[in-house]
Amino acid sequence: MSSPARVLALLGLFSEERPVWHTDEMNEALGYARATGYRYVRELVEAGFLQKVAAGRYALGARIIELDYRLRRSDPVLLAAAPVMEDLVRRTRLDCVLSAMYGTKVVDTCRVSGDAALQLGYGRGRPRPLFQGAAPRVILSCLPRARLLRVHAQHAAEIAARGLGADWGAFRAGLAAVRRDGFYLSLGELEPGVGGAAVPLLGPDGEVLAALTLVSTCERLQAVGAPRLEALLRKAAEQIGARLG
Amino acid sequence: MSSPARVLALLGLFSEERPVWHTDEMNEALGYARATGYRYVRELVEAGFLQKVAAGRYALGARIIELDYRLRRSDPVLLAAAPVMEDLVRRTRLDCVLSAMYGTKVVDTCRVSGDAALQLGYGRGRPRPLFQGAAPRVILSCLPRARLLRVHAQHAAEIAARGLGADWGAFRAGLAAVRRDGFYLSLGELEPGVGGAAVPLLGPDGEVLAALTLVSTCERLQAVGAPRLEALLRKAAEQIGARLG
DNA sequence: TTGAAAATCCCGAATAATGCGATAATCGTA
DNA sequence: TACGATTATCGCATTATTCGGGATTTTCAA
Repeated sequence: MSSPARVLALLGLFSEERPVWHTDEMNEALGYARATGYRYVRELVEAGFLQKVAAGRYALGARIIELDYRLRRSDPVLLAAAPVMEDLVRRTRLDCVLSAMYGTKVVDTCRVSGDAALQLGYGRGRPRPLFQGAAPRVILSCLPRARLLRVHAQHAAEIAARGLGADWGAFRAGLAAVRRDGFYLSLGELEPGVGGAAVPLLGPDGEVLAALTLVSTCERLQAVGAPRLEALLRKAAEQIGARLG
Repeated sequence: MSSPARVLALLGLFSEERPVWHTDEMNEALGYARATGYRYVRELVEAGFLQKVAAGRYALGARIIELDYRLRRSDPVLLAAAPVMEDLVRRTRLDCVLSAMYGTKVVDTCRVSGDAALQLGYGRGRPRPLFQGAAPRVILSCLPRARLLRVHAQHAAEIAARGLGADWGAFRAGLAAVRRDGFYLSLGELEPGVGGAAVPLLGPDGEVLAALTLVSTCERLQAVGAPRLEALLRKAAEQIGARLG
């Protein structure tokens, strides 16, 4: 393992449950010698990725907040989608989520909710399983075969376990159907009693940019009905597309 | 410059204006050899800090969004303040900002606004000058002398230029007054026509945790009046303190 | 101010990064 | 689908840097 990777590995220690680490704890957790660990931590502090919060204790630093700000400000899809999502939430009283694929992960990029307290728990950046829920499904359905093949090769076991297809053929066929529909409604797939309805956002060349999802209890989604959900989402996707062009 | 620092320096290239970089452009910008630059980029991609967006083109990656999520979820001040800020905005129709000091920087940690479109431009992570505006002022005013001395030593020129005091004595005296008041109203200090009223949020030992600010046009702030702004903010700060304990 | 803890320094040994050219993989395109 | 150009990796000798143990200095909290 190279030195930069060892330095970056330190950041992986900081979690929601354990946001503050002592230098010695880090060294022990990763098996670094004392002087080495101190050097690494200093590099990260100098770069702003860590900050000292007490004697010998460190937490994630402001650089991360800044970089996320840049990411938000330079994401054209997010900029185009935000007002449309606002409008959609105002009219439906459902939560609306924008999700994008980063590398090999699907991440919520923006969540607009009636309830701000919810934003803290479910907002931007919440980790998402790749093979559960409506958003990842519609995104996967729009991926080029080559890319999808790589995904399948890498996650065959999980795909089968999640019921997305026992082999490549079944996986591909299932997603092809979703792609044809351009819409997917999931009920209770991620949490019991909670569902999502999603459509893909497509770029000028037909490549998938993100997924737009309406989220609520299964009950409320069923009350609205799949046809209306689809119509609402399609209309919004169209508006976002127009704002992007 | 050490190798990890050289790797991390790559992240500094990505800005709002230039969110996508070509490998060769990065190498040229930082003076790295070709193979070296490729190695660095690969390390960052493997760690999720960069993602490939097209052949040879890279942008900031999902890891940053995830880390910011962890930061948000593990920030007790933010968690305690969010609902109180919501309430404050609903009742005043002003924007409310939470700002914290990270290392040697003041960063907006949360912004609640009536207008969601505004959130994108002024939200969490927006860079803040350390010596302008109400929030940094009240935070500085509560810093321990030792810390403040270091800040002054490091930024004496900028402090003088911003009119916070020509020397250490003046700087200290000015902030002492703010500290006594526990409140600061700034009008047009950052942008013409825009102002902010701020109070500090203090921890159990009297240490400053953050600043809570109400932001709007000078006009609207003056219409509300300093005494009422102060009362509103004090009450909110008290509520947040209670939720923290 | 004092004592304990944290962070840096020192320096030889040894590992690991660098860079060049060549090769292999990949992507966009016809 | 196959081609051509670009992107990315590889192999390897050189060289610079990191590593680690302990001593030292600085910082922090009482």
